[in-house]
Amino acid sequence: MKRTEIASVLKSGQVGAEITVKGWVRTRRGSKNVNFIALNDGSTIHNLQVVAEAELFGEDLIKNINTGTALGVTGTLVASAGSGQAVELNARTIEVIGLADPEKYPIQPKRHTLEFLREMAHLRPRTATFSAIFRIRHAMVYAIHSFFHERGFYNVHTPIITSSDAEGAGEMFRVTVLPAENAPLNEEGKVDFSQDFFGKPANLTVSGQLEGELFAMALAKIYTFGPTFRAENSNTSRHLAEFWMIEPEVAFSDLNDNMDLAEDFLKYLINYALDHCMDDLQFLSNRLTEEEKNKPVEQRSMELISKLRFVAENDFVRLPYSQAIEILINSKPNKKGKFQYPVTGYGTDLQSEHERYLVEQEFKKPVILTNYPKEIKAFYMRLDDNGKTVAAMDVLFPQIGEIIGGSQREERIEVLEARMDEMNIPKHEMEWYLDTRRFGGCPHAGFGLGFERLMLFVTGMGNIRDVIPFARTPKNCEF
RNA sequence: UCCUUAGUAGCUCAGUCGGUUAGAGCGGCGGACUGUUAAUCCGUAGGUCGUAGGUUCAAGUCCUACCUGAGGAGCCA
Repeated sequence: MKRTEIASVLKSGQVGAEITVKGWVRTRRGSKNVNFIALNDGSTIHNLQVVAEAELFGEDLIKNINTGTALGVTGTLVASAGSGQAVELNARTIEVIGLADPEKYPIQPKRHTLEFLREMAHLRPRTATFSAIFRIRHAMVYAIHSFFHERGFYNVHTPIITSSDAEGAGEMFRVTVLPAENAPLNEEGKVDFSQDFFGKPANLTVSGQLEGELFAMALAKIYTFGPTFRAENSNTSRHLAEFWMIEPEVAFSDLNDNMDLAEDFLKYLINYALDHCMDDLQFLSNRLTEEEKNKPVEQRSMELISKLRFVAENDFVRLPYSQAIEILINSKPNKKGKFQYPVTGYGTDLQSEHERYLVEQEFKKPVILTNYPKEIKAFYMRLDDNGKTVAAMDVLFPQIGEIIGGSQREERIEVLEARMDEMNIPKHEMEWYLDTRRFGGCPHAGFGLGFERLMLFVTGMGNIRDVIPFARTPKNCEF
């Protein structure tokens, strides 16, 4: 008989129907006469309770049904005789499809720490928490493409291997076929990359933005969504060496349009999760509440679903850097010397503690900081008329910090070249980029959204390593 | 990379001031139980105390280095 997914059994299963389900055992309990098996097939967070009367099944079969076992069950769907579930499956035949030795299978029907499960990244999707996270992850991927498609954007696959080392977005991973030992040397005694695969040094991309801009100058509205690699030695709960980034780029668009797009985008994604992932969100919310039960009330975070609704329903604060500095200078923690890095005046680079103060204390909602001093931002950001600031924007979220970084781009070639000279960006390697300004250049803007940071926010998880299937971080490249 | 902190049974942890044979709960295994919800009850096995040195009559406990995890910082998405 064809397998019915548990999600559809629980949603629209007819009592009295004969069905077959296949899935993995979460727990089994029982007495001499009857066994109860919680079966999950990944289609939903919820399990289907299978009832196995002892007289129908031999002890040898029952003994093989342990946590983790893959099982096929055929039987009759009935109204549950116990409380806790509306329906259950009265088993007529049970097929053990794959054994899971209970002495060796590491996932137990009890709470495990996230750190332990992280070491078991190959098995952790079988837990309720991680299956919920990865169902939501899928929904978010789908929603991202929907959002842009509905608005007439085109998806562009920008290259993963690049030879451009001028992007300045971080340390890069070198891509080479040269031997690690005794690599060929040139006359200067340095590695001779002319003998390498591409005839010059190549790296994994740290951003698709520059290539994205090229396509925005033709298709007008584009977005990239691809893997991104940074070889920074970052050991934090919000950094990965390999992560996924969404980078829209829009022609004939300025900083305000860019902020509107970013805000609409984030709210669309959050609403999509609320509309399509409620069961999983509810589970994660309960889990979080349970986990924070022992914390003092004032340290607990806002309930997950309320938090998502709150962000989706309220306007983000838009604040120029100069005004942020004013607020911070006059803030209580600054006056009382509570900041580790006191805010003294214009030009100070904002530290995490300052961003968190603005988002979590002052405004208590997402904040878009704009118009930073040019000294602390990238060369391609458009210089404001004051000559001091650039048309940059950072979207800051509670707990996560920077979730989006973007800007209106410098379209005036003289200004752009002057900025590149100031910042020692080698122009001769960037002629293709400068061509966009030479031929039919126009005002344009875009941003980068860290996909896993979005996932942190939507799922309420605290560590970015738990919202990507297999995390790559310094000293960790398992699986 | 820096600061803080942790590493004891499969998992989560306790282990006092350095002192005899290393402790619990959960999980596993054996048994009991007329429908359970992380079932319950009885019994039982399970340990290179992160690694390497050092101090000491004696080290899970003190010291040093290293490894790994976590929290924070920097870098950023």
